[in-house]
Amino acid sequence: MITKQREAILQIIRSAEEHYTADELLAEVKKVMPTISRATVYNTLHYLEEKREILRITGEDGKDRYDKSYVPHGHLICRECGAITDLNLPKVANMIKREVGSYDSYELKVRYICPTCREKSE
Amino acid sequence: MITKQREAILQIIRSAEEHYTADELLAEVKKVMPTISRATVYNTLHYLEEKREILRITGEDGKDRYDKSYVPHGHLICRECGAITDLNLPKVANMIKREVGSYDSYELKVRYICPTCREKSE
DNA sequence: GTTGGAATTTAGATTTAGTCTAAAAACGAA
DNA sequence: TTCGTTTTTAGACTAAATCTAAATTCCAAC
Repeated sequence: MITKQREAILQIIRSAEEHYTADELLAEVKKVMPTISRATVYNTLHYLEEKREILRITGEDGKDRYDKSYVPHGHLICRECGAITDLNLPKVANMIKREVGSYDSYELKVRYICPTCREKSE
Repeated sequence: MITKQREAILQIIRSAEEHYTADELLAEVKKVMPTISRATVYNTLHYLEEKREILRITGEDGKDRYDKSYVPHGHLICRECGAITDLNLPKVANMIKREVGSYDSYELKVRYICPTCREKSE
């Protein structure tokens, strides 16, 4: 069921460039809808994940983050500054399918040093 | 520094087929060393991870699990029971290298339903 | 538009994986 | 043996996520 709470949360995720945590989302949506509850945010995130509207990324730091696109894709994470950028390796999906059969989604995180930080250290 | 607590924990991880959580490791090591503290287990896991003796896998269910091998490889994670099994896709390393250049390590997690849980739901 | 049952939201309590603390113990070099 | 460093221990603490139960919203049938 589409409620205005769910709509507001999805809208924020869709229009964000960052990968928000549940807490950050709560803060964002409260700007528009001050009485919204933490439970509603979590409930909505589970609902949207179930509907394959968004993608959950289990964080290194214990906090989950959410991605506007359900389509699984990789993430490059800079070990120096922590910046996250998308990484598309379309063949990975086929490789997994061939090996495993059916699956829900995958998550690929690559730890590296981003170009900016690499320059700095030279 | 090698202490008997650290030795015992590493030994359990090395000889295990499963991917233990910190709590499971605590229970295991207590069989041999009943007074060992939870803090020592966590302290040791961080120490061993830092030394690249073991690999931490950030779990879908909020619990981290630990792998006897630090060499990056994929993991199949059951979204039902949280069980983790290894998944080797040797080409992934080359694909990342071709796309990104040099990198530190990667983590590939595939969310699915394991055969055991699939049977149960039928 | 009113009614009634189902789904959703809310505020706050609860759970729990993991961290922190401070005192005690173990270690190792001199 | 002594002294300083590292590690261990028990238990308190933190915080992300979940649970609860009452209030609200929604919508279809009348």
